[in-house]
Amino acid sequence: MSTATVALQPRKTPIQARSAATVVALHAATIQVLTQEGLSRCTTTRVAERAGMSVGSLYQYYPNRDALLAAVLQEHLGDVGTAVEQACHAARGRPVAEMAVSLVRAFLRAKLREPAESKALYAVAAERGGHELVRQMQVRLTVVIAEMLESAPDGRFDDPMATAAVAFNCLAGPVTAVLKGFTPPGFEARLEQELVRLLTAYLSAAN
Amino acid sequence: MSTATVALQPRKTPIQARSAATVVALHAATIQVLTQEGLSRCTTTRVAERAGMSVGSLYQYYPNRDALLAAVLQEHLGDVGTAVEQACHAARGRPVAEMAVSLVRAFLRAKLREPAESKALYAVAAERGGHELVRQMQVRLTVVIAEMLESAPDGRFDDPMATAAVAFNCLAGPVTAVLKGFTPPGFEARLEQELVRLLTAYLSAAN
Amino acid sequence: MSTATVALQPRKTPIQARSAATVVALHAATIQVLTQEGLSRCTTTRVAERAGMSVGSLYQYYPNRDALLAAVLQEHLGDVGTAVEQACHAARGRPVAEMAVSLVRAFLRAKLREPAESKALYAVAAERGGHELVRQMQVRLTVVIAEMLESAPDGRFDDPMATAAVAFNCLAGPVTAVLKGFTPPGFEARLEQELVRLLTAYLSAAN
Amino acid sequence: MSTATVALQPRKTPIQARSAATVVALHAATIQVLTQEGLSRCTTTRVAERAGMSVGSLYQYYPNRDALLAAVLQEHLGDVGTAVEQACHAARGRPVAEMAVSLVRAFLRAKLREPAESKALYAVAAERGGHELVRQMQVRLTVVIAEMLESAPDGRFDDPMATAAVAFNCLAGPVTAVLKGFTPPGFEARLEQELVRLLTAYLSAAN
DNA sequence: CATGAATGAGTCTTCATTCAT
DNA sequence: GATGAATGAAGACTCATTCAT
Repeated sequence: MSTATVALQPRKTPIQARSAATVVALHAATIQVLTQEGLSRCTTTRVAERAGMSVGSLYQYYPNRDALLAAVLQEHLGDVGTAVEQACHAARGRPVAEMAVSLVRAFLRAKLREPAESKALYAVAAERGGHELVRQMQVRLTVVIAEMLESAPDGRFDDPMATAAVAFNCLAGPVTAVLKGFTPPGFEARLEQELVRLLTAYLSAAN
Repeated sequence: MSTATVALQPRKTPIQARSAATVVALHAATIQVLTQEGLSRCTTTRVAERAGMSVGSLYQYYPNRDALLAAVLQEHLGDVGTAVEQACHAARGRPVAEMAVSLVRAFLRAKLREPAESKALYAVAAERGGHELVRQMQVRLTVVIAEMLESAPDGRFDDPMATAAVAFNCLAGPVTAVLKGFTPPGFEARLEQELVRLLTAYLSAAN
Repeated sequence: MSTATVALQPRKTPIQARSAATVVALHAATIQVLTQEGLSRCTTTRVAERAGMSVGSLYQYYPNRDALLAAVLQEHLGDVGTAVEQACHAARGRPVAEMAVSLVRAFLRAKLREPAESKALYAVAAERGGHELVRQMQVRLTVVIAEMLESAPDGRFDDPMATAAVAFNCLAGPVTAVLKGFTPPGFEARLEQELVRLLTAYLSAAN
Repeated sequence: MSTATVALQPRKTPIQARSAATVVALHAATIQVLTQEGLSRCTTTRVAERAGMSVGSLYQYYPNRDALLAAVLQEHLGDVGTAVEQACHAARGRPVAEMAVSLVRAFLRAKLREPAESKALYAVAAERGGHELVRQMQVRLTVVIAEMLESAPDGRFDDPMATAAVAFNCLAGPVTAVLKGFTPPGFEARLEQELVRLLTAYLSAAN
C-alpha cells in the first residue's frame, strides 16, 4: 500500500453496526450534497450536517475530505465493478452475443440504480483523487472482460485487452451522456437495446 | 441568451493584438495549471501568474473564474464541434462505412491534437458551469450526425437522433479513457482502427 | 421580513454565555474600529482582530459585514427607540411643556450615554444598509410621538405626524451636530436647556 | 493651508472653459454614481466613465478619489453656505420673525434644489474626509447666523453662538429626514411652514 | 466519544493609481 | 494631453481541520 493510498483509507474499519450505519449515512449525505451543491461546495461541515452529525464525528471516520470523497467514489466503483465481474464470470464460454447482453445489462443495472449518485460522482472522478481510483477499476474490468472474451466459442480476438477496453468504454460513453442529461428525450428507453446492438455488432466484427 | 450564460461571457472583445495575445496566454496558462494542479487548485491568481500577468489583468478579460474556465472549455468544444460538423457535411450521402471513417477521424484528430488540453478540460466539463456547454455541444452534434445518417444510401434508421447519440458517445467513451490514461499500454495505436470497426459495425447493424 | 432584511440577520442566536460575550465583544470592537478608522476601513478582519478573535469566528455570528454593522446600528437604534417610547408613554396626557422636557431628556440621555458609539454609527446609518433601519425607527418614533401629542390637554395638532416628525428631527439635528463636534465650545452644557426651549416653543406654537 | 488640506485640493485651477466643463461633468457624474451605486461603489473608473472620459483624465483634475469626493461635497456646502450667508446678511437688523423666514427659505431652497445631490452627499459627509468640511461650514454659518441674531431689534440673546447652532441644526435635522425619505407622506409640502413656525418660535423664546 | 466553536490560510474579486502608447 | 490596460494590495468570505468541553 503506497503512502498516497494510506491517506485515503477510512480511519477505522467499521466493525460495529453503529459505525456501518454512520458510514452509510455519510455516504448518502455526500451524494446529496454533491448533487445539490456541486463538488466545490460539498464541504465536510455540510455533509456532516446532512448526515445528522457533527463535523468532528465525520473526522472520526475519515481523516480528511478527500478520503471521504474517495470512499464514496470507491464504493460506487466497487458496486459497478462487482456487477460487471459477476456478469463476465457468468458469461464465460457463452457466445459473443450473450456476452454482450450480459455485460450491457449488468453495467446498466449498476450504473442506473442510483442515477443521482452515478451522476454526482463524475465530478469526483474527474478531480485528482478520483482519477486513480477510476483507472484501477478500468484496468480491473478490462482484464475481466478480456478474459471473458477469450473464452468465447464463436470469437477470436487479436488483442483482447484492447477490445475489452473499447467494449467497456463504448458503453460508458453513452451511459455517461444519459446520466448527465445530454441525450435526446426518450433516449433512455432505447438505451439498453442500442447498447446491446452496439456491443454485439462490435464484438462480432472485432474478430 | 440566459442570465447564467451572460455571466460567463468574456468581459471585453479582444480588439487589439495585445489583447488577443493575452487571451491566448490565459487559455494556455489555464490548461497548464489545470493539468499540473487540478481544477480545485486552478485559481485565478495561479493562472494569471502562469500567464505572466497580474490577477487584475485576468479580470479585465473575464468577469470571474467560471467565465475563464467556460471560455477555455468553449474554445475546445468549438474546435471539436466544428471538426465533427465538417466531417458530417462532407460525408453526406456517402455509404455508412465512409461516414464512420469520416466521423472517427475527425473526432480523433480534434480530440487528440492537444491531448493535455482535452484531458484537463474533463474536470471543467464535469463541474456545474461546464455541464451546460457540453450539453449544448452534444445536442448540436447529435443533430448534425443524425442528418448525416439520414442521408445514407445504404442505411435506414428508425430513430436517427438516438443512433447519433450512441454513435457520438461510443466514440467519446473510449477517447476519454485514452486521454485519461485508463487504457492498456499500446492501445492508442489501435484506437482509430477499433473505433472505425465499432462505429461501422454499429451503423450497419442499426437497422 | 423582506429579503434584504433576512440577509442582515445574525447567523445564530447567542445561546451560551460565551456566545453572548462574543457578540458583545464584536459590537464593542466594531464601534472602536469605526471610531478610529472610519467606515471604509472598518473591515471584518480588523474588527475580529480588535475583538480578539479570528475572522472566521466573526462569520459564525454574522453572515457578512453588513449584517454586523446593521446589528450594531440596530442595537443602538433599539436603545434610543425604547428610551423615546417610554418617555412618550409616560408623558401621555401631560401638558405640552412636560412632553417637551420628557422627550428631550430621554433622547439626550440615550444618545449621549455612549457618545463615541452614537457618533461612530452616523456613517453606518448613512450607507445603504443603515438607511432602512433608521427609516423604520423614525417611522416608529414619529407614530409614538404623534400619539403622545394627540393626548396633550393643552394642544391641538392639525397634522400630528408632521409635527412629530419635526419635533423628533429638530432634536436629532442639534444632537448630531454636538456628537460630531460641529458646535461651539461649551455648547454641550446648554444643549438640554436649548432643546427644551426649542421644543416647548414649537409645540406651543404648532397650533 | 494644512498638509491634510493640500491633498484634497483640485490638482489644477480650472481656468479654461474646457476644464470647467470637465469639472462640472465629473461632479455630476459623481453624484449620479453615488446615488445609483452608493459611496463604496463610487469608484474613480465608474465616475470617469459616467462623465464620458477616461480614468486618466479624472486624475488630471483630482489627485485622488478623496479629493474628488471632497470637491463635490465642498461645492455643495459652498452653495448652501453662500445662500445662508446672503440670507443672513439681507436679514440683518430685521425682526426675528423675518430672520426665521429668510433663513428657512434660503436653506430649503439651497438644500432642495438638487435633492438627489443633497441626499447622495450625506454618506460622503459622514466619512472621515467630509467631516472636517462640514464642520468648517457649520462654524462659518453659526458665526454668520449669530451675527444676524445679534442685530435683531426685537431679540436679545445670551449666547448667540449657541442659539445660532441650534437654529441651524434644528433646520438641518428635519431637512435631512425629508431628503432621506424618513418623513411621513405629504410632509414635504408642509416643511417650509413648519420650519418657519419652529424657528420663529425658538428665536422668539430664546431671548 | 461526540460536539461545534475557533482558527487562519487561501480564494475570488475589486479598485485606486500609474504609465506606456 | 488623453487613454485605458496593468498592477497588486486589500477586503470579504469560506472551509478543512483541530481540540477544549
